[in-house]
Amino acid sequence: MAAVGSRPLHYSSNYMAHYNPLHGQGSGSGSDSGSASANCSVPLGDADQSNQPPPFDLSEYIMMEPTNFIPTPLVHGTSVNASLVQGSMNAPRMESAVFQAGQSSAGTNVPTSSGGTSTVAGFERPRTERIAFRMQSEVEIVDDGFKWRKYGKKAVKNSPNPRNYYRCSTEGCSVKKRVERDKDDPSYVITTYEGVHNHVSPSMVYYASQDTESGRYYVAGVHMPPSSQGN
DNA sequence: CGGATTTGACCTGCGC
DNA sequence: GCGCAGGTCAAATCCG
Repeated sequence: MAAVGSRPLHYSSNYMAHYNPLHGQGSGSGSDSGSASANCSVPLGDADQSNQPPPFDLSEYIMMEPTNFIPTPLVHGTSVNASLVQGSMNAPRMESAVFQAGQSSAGTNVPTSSGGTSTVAGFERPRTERIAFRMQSEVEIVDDGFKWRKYGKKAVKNSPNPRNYYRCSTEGCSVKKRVERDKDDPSYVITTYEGVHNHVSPSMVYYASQDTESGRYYVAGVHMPPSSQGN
């Protein structure tokens, strides 16, 4: 498949990952998201890259601090898009890569709305921001604050583990994610997010701030709904 | 009963 | 041109 391929991947320039180190428990979607600590911002570029490269099949990747966060995939306007990992938030290790679909991912397959892929010569395909990260987790399904619907499962070549396909179940949101276990170390789960949520997480409210230099928005804070607070 | 999941079939692109 | 592989669809099934 294309997303986690062998060719060089394109990182979004000035990509700012601002994390909310929310912790969680359990694995079911829509479950309690736990407590929140706001204003935890960790630029990806500052992540420790001195660690040894993982068997993660991304030619480029970013080593992230072994704490409870995952990158904010992207933000459109004030609609902040942050993802939380739940169920494995105590993952001792997590790594990620940010790239954009249609830019030299292996296979160069850019999924279309009708299935399959499209390659249009002379036409710059719409860039779909993708974030792949790998984390150590016993469970494959982590609650990132969004609600996902599984729409496919596929055995992939060179891997004994099937790949699961999920789509954001929010109406009008076309974000997808793929989840598979690392073929080399099944204790790791590789998750690839593709696309941008056009809504905030249904489980919490984010506060957006804009980076003055890059112009990008990032998560400046998180407010948990009363029903989700206190844990 | 409604929504989510499962799973086989189908479609498309790529490499040989 | 053909086969392979990845990705998606959709009917069947499961579950709360």
